[in-house]
Amino acid sequence: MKKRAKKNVATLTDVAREANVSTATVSRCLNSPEQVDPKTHARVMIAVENLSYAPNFGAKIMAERRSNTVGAVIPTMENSIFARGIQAFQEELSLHGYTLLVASSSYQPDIEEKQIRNLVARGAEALLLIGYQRDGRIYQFLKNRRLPFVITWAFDQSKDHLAIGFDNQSAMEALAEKVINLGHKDIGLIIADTSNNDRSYSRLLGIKNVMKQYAIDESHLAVEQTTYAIESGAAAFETLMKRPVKPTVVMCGNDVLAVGAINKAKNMGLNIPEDISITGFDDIELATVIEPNLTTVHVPHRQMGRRSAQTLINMINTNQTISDSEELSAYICMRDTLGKSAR
Amino acid sequence: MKKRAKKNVATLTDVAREANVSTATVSRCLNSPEQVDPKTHARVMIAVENLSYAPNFGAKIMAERRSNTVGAVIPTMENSIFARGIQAFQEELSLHGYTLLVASSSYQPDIEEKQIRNLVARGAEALLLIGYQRDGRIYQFLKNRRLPFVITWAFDQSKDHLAIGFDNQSAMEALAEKVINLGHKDIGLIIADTSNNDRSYSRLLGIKNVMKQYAIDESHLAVEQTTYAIESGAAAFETLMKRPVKPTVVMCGNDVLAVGAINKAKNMGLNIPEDISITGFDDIELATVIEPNLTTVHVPHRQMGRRSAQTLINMINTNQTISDSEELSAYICMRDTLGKSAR
DNA sequence: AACATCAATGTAAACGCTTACATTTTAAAT
DNA sequence: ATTTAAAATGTAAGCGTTTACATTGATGTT
Repeated sequence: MKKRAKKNVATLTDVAREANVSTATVSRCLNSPEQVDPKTHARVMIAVENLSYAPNFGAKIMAERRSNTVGAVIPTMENSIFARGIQAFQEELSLHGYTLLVASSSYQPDIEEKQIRNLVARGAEALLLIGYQRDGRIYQFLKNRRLPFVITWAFDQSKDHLAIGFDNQSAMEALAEKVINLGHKDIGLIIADTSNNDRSYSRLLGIKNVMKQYAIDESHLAVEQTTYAIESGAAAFETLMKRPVKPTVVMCGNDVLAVGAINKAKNMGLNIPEDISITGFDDIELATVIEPNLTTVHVPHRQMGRRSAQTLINMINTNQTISDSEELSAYICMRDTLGKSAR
Repeated sequence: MKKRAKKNVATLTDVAREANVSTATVSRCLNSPEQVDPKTHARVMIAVENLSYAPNFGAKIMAERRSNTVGAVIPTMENSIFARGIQAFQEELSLHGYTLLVASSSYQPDIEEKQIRNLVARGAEALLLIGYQRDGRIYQFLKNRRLPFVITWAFDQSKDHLAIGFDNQSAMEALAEKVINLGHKDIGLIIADTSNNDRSYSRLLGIKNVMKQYAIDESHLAVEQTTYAIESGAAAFETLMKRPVKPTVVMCGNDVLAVGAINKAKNMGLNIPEDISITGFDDIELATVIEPNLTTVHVPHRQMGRRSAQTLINMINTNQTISDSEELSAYICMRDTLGKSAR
């Protein structure tokens, strides 16, 4: 099976022979047609068509020393959390002649590392990454290769990597403040594992911070860590409601979890927000489909995607590996799932 | 800018020099470590680490004459219609050591063609495509290159391309029959442009077919063609309800459109399904999030993905370009949006 | 008619890897 | 100590492009 199989696929050389020109001419026909005589061009294109020729990207990248490709590693493609942002990212890229290669890490650091290396190996000239948290080895790797990259979906003054995103902590603080001002003291929180997800961690921190500020003891915060799926949100909600002191509000680390929580709440016969308030984070499509409409934090999806693309392209063109970070703003979407505390 | 920039990135040769071995040995360390002395291996790996070396995939693919890569072109990544299927596809692929490259066509035939050629150029050894409908030129191209591919999300006995999917027409027929048996005669249909989307077209055909069977004149069917977005569904629903003879049921070409229709219906103060019935297609996450839960056609997402992957891998291994098609079954999910005709 | 200019094309090296084949080193058997 | 087999490593060709540079041929200028 592994012997040199001599795949019978047409190469540039075959096309050249068929059209009776040199490989250089064929290459020019494909890449800079204005340099070649229209008659020759026509002849070559016919040969291309006849032989079902398709250029070999590997060879092309190697010869050109550039791939016009940018990579992105996102935690998941299953739900639409990152969909809009990535969409914007890729629209902006293709506006500038770049192709996007997307890979997903399933929220696992080791897979993320593998995917990053994979994209680099495939010739990505720049990278879009989600959040700050990853092994120093990876940053070192990127730095050594002088590979431009931007971190998004997060923004932290104190970190010194280039980031174009929003401050998860202060966004969550704003929401928590609103929550507490509505009289809530016993807060449930459903959130992703905070140990290898800095966005989650920051959001958790935001809540704790505001509670301290308002002198509410940490014991009033009940945290459920779980995976990002509707059913997980539902299960976690149920667990929270079994506590001796039931929370009057359940804040969720993202909208997917919140939808699960809402489903379960309705299922349990609870009225939202009269009996229990629920909040989300991200403001994805689901937020306005679920009934009642989810109060959540709107995140600048498209803007992050667009600005990241522009910045990366600029870095590629100027052969720079640094650029200015940008803080974009998230804001609260008051809808129908957050109300006064029932107690 | 375009001159030979001499990117200062470490190559195999650099690693070889640093570790004081030949390039062949380095290559073996990376690809078949069991062939090399552990001490040498260790030394080489240190050099790799020190130089932040990453193999150049282009060169690798070219030298190996294979990429271990499979491609997929799907109409959209924005909503989650294809997410679960692709997820399953990629899980199965990576189980066998293959990497998935995904591209999206935005439902545009010319972009799809470009993406197909792009994936082939990038070394895809096989392709997953959605639906039958595409220019004969593309099929010819794939055939000439002896490139294994499978069509999914559709299944049509009469077509002779390898397909692993379900029969859109008969699935819709089953649903239409149910609808008509509930007394509905005036049917509204919101569906994607049927001119370059054979799944839509088949679904439309299914409805027409059943109507004929039940001797309901075509004039009782009001069709709105639109794009796949929640808001489009809402707008189309509104248009349908402005007709002189209002439909008693609005069938939708997919769940996304149905969600839009439901939103608008509620918005107009209509009760579902008492005042108006609504149906979807696909059974994606949204279907059970929306209130009331959407009656829809369940499509074998994961199964299509998994079986397609297995089949393609088998074709690659046996160097075949043909294989047996497989019809998987779709079934109706009766939930809460379909009821008796109001008239 | 001779020459300069320019457009069109060709020649061949380089890109970074894998691997068939050749060579050297090591270990085992006598 | 010698021979033999096996393991480890090295050498170099080849994968399919692009492009600097060289060549050719046409056109215009004197």
